[in-house]
Amino acid sequence: MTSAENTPAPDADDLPEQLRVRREKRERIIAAGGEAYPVGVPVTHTIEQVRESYAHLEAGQETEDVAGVAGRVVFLRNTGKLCFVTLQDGAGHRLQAMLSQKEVGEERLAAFKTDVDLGDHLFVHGRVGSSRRGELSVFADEWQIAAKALRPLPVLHKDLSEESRVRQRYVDLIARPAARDMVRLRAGVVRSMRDNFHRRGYLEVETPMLQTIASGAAARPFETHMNAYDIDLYLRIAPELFLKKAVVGGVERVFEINRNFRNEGADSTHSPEFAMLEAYEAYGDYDTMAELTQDLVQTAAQEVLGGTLVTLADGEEYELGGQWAQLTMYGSLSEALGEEITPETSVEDLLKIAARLDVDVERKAVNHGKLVEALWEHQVGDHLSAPTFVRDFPVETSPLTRDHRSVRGQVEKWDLYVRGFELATAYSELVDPVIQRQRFEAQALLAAAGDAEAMKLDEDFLTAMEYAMPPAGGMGMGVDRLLMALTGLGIRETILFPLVKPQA
RNA sequence: GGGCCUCUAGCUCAAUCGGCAGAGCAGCGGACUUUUAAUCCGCGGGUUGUGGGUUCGAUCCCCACGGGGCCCA
Repeated sequence: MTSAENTPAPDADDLPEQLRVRREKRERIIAAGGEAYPVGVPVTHTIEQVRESYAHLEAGQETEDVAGVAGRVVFLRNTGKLCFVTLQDGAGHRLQAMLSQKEVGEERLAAFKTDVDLGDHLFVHGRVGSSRRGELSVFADEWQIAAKALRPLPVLHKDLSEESRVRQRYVDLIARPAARDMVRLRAGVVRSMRDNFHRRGYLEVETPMLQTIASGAAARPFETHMNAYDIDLYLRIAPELFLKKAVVGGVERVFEINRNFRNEGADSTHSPEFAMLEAYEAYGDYDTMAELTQDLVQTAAQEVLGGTLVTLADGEEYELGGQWAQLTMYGSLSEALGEEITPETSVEDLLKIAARLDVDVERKAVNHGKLVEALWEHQVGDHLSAPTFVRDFPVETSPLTRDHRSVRGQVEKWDLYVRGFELATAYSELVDPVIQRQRFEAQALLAAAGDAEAMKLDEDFLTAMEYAMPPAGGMGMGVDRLLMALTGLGIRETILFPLVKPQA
C-alpha cells in the first residue's frame, strides 16, 4: 500500500500549480513519517464550547486551562516566530490559534509553515486565552493536520458564482454563511412541523416512491423499469392515493414528508424533485386543514426564526402572523372582472373574456375549469402578496375533491398563496367511490383529447374507496416552497444538492 | 418553446476600434513574536467553454454546439 499511496496521479504534471503543490505536500508529510489523514485527533472541546466558556476573557488575559480543538483552516498568517491560524467548524464558528516558536519549537513551527494550508482540517492543543488584541485563542503547544486539503479554498470574502454554488455545494457551505444557515433552517422547519403533527396525534408513514401508476396529481412522471418483474414503473408524482388508502385502513391522522418527482421544466420555483408534505385527517375538512396549515407555518416561523415577521433575502419584511385572508375563486374573479362568473358561465363567454384581456389559453383541452383558473391567476392570483386562502375551485380541475356542500359546480378546495406563489393546497376529500370513478373517467376523456397531465385512473385506489373512507380533510405543502416563503430565496438555494445539468 | 445576457489564472473579476491577456485574493521564495482580506521585497501561474469560419493576425467579429443566468410563453 505504501508505494501506491506515494505514487502521484499519472497526470500530476498537468495539474494546476496549486493542486500540484498540495499533492506534493501530502507526499512530503507521509514520506517524513507523518500522517496527512490520521484516523483521529484528540479533540477535547468543540470550537463552540471554547467560545462559550471563555467569552468573558479580556484582552491579554490568559488561563491555565488546556484544550484540544479541530477545525478547518480559514485564515492563516505565518510571521517569523509567531503564526496565527483561524479554525472554523461546520456551523461557521471560528477560533484562533497562535503558534509561537517558544512553545512549539523551531522545528514544528517551520513544519507548520510549510505543511499547513488554507482549507486543511487542523488540530491544535494548548492553553486558552485572549490575545493582546482581544482575540480568543488557543496558545498551541502542539499541532497536527487532521485532514489535508488538496484543493485551495475559494476566496472567502466574495460569494461563489451561482453556478459553482450549486455544482459544488460542499465548497459553498464552507465559504458562504447563508448556505450553512439554510441547511440548519430547513432542518429546523421540518423538525418543527413533525413535532407539531406528533402533538396533534398524527402518524408519519412512508408510502411508495416507485408506483405502477403515477396518479394523485396532474403532472408527467419519470419512467423507469423493474428488471425482476419486467414491468415499467413510475416515480411518484404525489403520495395522495396511498395516504388515502392508509386512512381507509384506519390510520386516521397521517402525514408524510418525502420527495415527489415531476418530469417537467426547472426554474426558480420548480425542481424536478421536490419535498412534499401531505397530511390527512379523518373527520376533518378543508377548514380543518386551513387551521392546521396556518399553525404549521406560523409555529415553524416562531420556533426557527423567532417570529412571524420574517426578513427576506432582499431585506423586505413579510408578515406571516395573524389570521390569514380568505377569498373565493369565483367571487374574487367576478369582482376583478366587474361581471359575475359562475360555474354556469359558458366556455364561449370565458374565451371571449380571455381574448379581451389577452390571457394566453392553452389550445388543447380547454374547459370551463381551466379557463376560470387561468383568468383568476391573471386577474387576481398574480397580484396576491399577503398569505391568502383561495377557496372553492371549479370541479373539472379537482378530480379528488368533493363537491361543495352548498354551491353547485364547485369543490371544497383551497390554494394557499404566499408572496404570489402557491404554497399549499387542501381539500375536503372526495370519498364517494362512484363519483370518484366518474371523475377519473372525465380525466381519461381529457387525456384522450391530448391533455398529457390528466390524472390517471387507479383501480386499486377505487377498490380501497369502496371499503369506505371516512370523511376527511387533506393537505399538501411544498417544503422547498415553504423555505422560499420564509427566506425569499429561489428553490435551488433551499435544496442542498439541486439537480444540475452535467457539464459536457 | 422564444428572446436577451454570460463563460478569461485555483476563486472573484478586469481588458483589447482586431495587434505581447491584467488585478485582488490564493500559490512559490525571502523578512517579520500580536496578525484580523497584515505589511514589505522577489517570482511563477492562461489552449480566454468546445468546434468551425473570416483575417497577415481572433480572447474580441461571424456560425454551430455545450454550460450558467434573466425575461417572456
